[in-house]
Amino acid sequence: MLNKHTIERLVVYNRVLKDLRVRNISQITSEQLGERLSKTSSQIRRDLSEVGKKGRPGVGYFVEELIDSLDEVLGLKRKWGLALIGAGNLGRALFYYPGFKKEGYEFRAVIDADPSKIGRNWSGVTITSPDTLKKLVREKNIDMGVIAVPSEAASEVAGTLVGAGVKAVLNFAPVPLDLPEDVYLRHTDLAMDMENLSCHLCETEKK
Amino acid sequence: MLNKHTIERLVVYNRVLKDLRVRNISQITSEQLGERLSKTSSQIRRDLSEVGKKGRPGVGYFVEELIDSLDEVLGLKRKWGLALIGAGNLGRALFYYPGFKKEGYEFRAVIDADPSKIGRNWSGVTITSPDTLKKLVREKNIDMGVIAVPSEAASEVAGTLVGAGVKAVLNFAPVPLDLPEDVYLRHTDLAMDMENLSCHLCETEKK
DNA sequence: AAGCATTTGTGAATGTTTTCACGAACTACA
DNA sequence: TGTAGTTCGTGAAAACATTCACAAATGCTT
Ligand SMILES: NC(=O)c1ccc[n+]([C@@H]2O[C@H](COP(=O)([O-])OP(=O)(O)OC[C@H]3O[C@@H](n4cnc5c(N)ncnc54)[C@H](O)[C@@H]3O)[C@@H](O)[C@H]2O)c1
Ligand SMILES: NC(=O)c1ccc[n+]([C@@H]2O[C@H](COP(=O)([O-])OP(=O)(O)OC[C@H]3O[C@@H](n4cnc5c(N)ncnc54)[C@H](O)[C@@H]3O)[C@@H](O)[C@H]2O)c1
Repeated sequence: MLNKHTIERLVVYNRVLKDLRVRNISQITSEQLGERLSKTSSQIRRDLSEVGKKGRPGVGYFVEELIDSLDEVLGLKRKWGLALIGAGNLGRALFYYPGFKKEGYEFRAVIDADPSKIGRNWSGVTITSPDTLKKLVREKNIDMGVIAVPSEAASEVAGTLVGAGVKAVLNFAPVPLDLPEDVYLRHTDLAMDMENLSCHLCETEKK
Repeated sequence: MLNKHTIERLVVYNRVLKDLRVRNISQITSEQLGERLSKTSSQIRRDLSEVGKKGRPGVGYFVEELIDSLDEVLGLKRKWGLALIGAGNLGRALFYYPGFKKEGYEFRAVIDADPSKIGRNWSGVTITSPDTLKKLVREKNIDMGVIAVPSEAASEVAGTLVGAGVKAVLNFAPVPLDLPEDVYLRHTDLAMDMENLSCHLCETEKK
């Protein structure tokens, strides 16, 4: 069972490997990969030992094989249906980001409470009201919910998603959500990243 | 010296405390705070013991005092100058997000390479070309750089920021950056969050 | 003022993640 | 085939993070 930190590193390894593939490099050692990512080679070997594919002693890992295993483990071999809740600035950026579609993530529903937004069309997807969510989750095979509404609305929206049977939620609202434990929740808090930076700047200034 | 995990939790405690303040609740125990955030009370006590302010045995912590210490530690007592590099979809969402300004983060420069964007005005800030960055960093007192350009351009842009003397960088491009170690770098990778979700869904499906 | 009920702050214990270090597996070449 | 040179996979050690558990501090009641 992969833990959060391992998964995060695997995602990065996968990106680097895909870059190597484009450049026609077909093998790489843990040492070289570590060099490129400022990580120890043993960290990389241990992480990779958790995904199926094995490296070859004396040679390293085969780029193509490893990408294949990583795509499998990370769930990039199939398509996922996403519902976006909140068609605001952030929601629009997420929706129109081509990288998601490329990796198999499809926004199949866009929900907003603002009557002036309902009915608009975003590249073929019509924005609908929150009370259509439950039906859409069933009809459009929604696997994940992406919450991009203001904090005040986040809990309610999360509840609706869970009620509709969604088992994975990505939350951008800066408020902690309390969901049943069989729902996998990620919280991406952009303001937290800012505060992390300013906290460090403060600390280094003091010295 | 605060570590990354502690800082992330402090940010969340601070949010909850600010919510309590609005609701006129003036004290809270570690137990109650833990309850609300699904954390152990000892975790909270240990985290808070690292910021100056002390709690009072038998009573708990005073909301106002604690917010004050946390704002201090997290760098929310002063203003920070930000440069946004990349005025695309994500850049616009970040720029217009009122939460940042409220916490003291001011976008004072917006840079884009696209000639059709240069010269446009975003609430008083004129979008300028990359070669103005160095000058702007000096003139506008830029403390942090926010990278929201495509992956291909990210390394170069990061180099320019560092060259201009910026000591903190928030990177949204899905590519690892290799910066000098006195520059504090955070990498926010939205696709990584997606992959984390799909990875978990895959795993639970298998069982 | 004494006793009881809370709750903190923190050493010590426990749990988790990363790094070390080395035997085994593989390649290359004579 | 044998020997030298890589690099992997993984137990064991070290580093790091969380939780436990309890003495000490404080408030409240009588
Ligand atoms: N934009 C950023 O850079 C940024 C940064 C940090 C955090 N966030 C967080 O992300 C979330 C979205 O940010 P944004 O900038 O897109 O905000 P926004 O105001 O541009 O968009 C929010 C959208 O949600 C809709 N909405 C409100 N209540 C709703 C409900 N109950 N159901 C469905 N839709 C509803 C609104 O009509 C609006 O379209 C917020 O919680 C914000 O705090 C955003
Ligand atoms: N939008 C999302 O939801 C999302 C999700 C995950 C990752 N990202 C990443 O965030 C970054 C920005 O995404 P976006 O959706 O805003 O892309 P975008 O294409 O909308 O915007 C990118 C902007 O950067 C500008 N640019 C290009 N090269 C530049 C340079 N050298 N200097 C200055 N500006 C330059 C472009 O002109 C454009 O305006 C990308 O790296 C993307 O991979 C975005």
